Amino acid sequence: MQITDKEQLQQAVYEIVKLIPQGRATSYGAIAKAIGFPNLSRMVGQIMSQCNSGTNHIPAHRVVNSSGVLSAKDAFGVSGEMQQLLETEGIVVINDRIQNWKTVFWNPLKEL
DNA sequence: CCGATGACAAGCA
DNA sequence: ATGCTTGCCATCG
Repeated sequence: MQITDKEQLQQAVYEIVKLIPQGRATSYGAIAKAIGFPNLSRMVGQIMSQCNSGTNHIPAHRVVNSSGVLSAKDAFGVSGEMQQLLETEGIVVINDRIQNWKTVFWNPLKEL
């Protein structure tokens, strides 16, 4: 299926994010690449921000930038909720940075 | 309409 | 390794 409308893109992103297994995390670029638009990594972030404010069950805390940094913690609540969620799932987070990122990283292309 | 900004990423110095 | 520049697209002033 080809994605031409932003709603389709949003849907595709949700699909991928919802498929992220617990205890793992992925990057915006990986998701964008998985849906066929590696250059839309930025849009993924935009979509995620909307997802937080709306009605959804998207584990956005499992989505970080390519460096494994919790650049989105700001959108979750000012109490480091995102980090807590990740640590609860077994992901080690120190100073807003995922440890063993290479190991924790979940590649949708490889898994799918 | 134009310019600046933003949950990003890759390339280069 | 750190920091700047470019690409990409949507939203805001």
